[in-house]
Amino acid sequence: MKSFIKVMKALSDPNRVKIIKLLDQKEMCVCELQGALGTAQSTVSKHLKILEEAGFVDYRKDGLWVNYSLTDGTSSPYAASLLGNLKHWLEDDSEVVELIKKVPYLNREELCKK
Amino acid sequence: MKSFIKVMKALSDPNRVKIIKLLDQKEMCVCELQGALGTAQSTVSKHLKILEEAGFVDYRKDGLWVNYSLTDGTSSPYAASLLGNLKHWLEDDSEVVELIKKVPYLNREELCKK
DNA sequence: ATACTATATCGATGTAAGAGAATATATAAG
DNA sequence: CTTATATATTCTCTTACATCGATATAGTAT
Repeated sequence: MKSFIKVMKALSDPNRVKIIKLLDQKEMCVCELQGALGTAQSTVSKHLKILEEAGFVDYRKDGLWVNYSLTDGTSSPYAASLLGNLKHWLEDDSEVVELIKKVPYLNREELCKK
Repeated sequence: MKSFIKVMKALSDPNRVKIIKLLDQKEMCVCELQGALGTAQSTVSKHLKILEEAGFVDYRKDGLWVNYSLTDGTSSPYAASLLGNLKHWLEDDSEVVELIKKVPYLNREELCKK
């Protein structure tokens, strides 16, 4: 029950759902996600941790960057099933559509320079 | 997005998940659910409202009683899909197993007499 | 009408969750 | 070793939520 609730809670926040929809496009680092969502860096980092612990995302370190991507589904069957659904769910959601439009213009080098 | 979040939030509470697993056994009134869960009546009532607004349950009035049951899936596609998953999800969860054992012994007339 | 009962709603309280700012950590480069 | 940068963690604040007790509502029966 606990792990199930963790998965559902992870999907109960719009920003986390958006992160999943973004990562469904391509793997991304924290500042790319930050740029797309327009929230504080610490906020993104915390959301990613919650998504990771629920089994939705994995990360791969590459120097200073940490690249996040969707899991293949081996960690949590609940998360895996929902990731499958999210491939088509919210496809026409206006917020999601606008967000995905931004993806091609996200420039890691530019975004990370503060 | 809003309706999706509402569905996920509805499933983010253990008592609400338990209510769904109970109603999957048979339709039940508020005091039967109260007896099974061991919480206050107002708590059950509020959970049921949240589940209803998310599209998981329907109710049917019968005199003083209000019988709640799972929806057929016409209200929310998200809820419908998750109800499908919940038919087998948590089947072996200890809390759920214990809860369902109680179902045959829930007596509406007895439970509602305060 | 009054009395009774099942459920819904309201009010208060404690706890959890999301946000940003500031700080800590880790890696890279000079 | 110092500096710079990407990310993680901590802190504080505010809002949202779960719970219970009390009250309100609706239907039944007398």
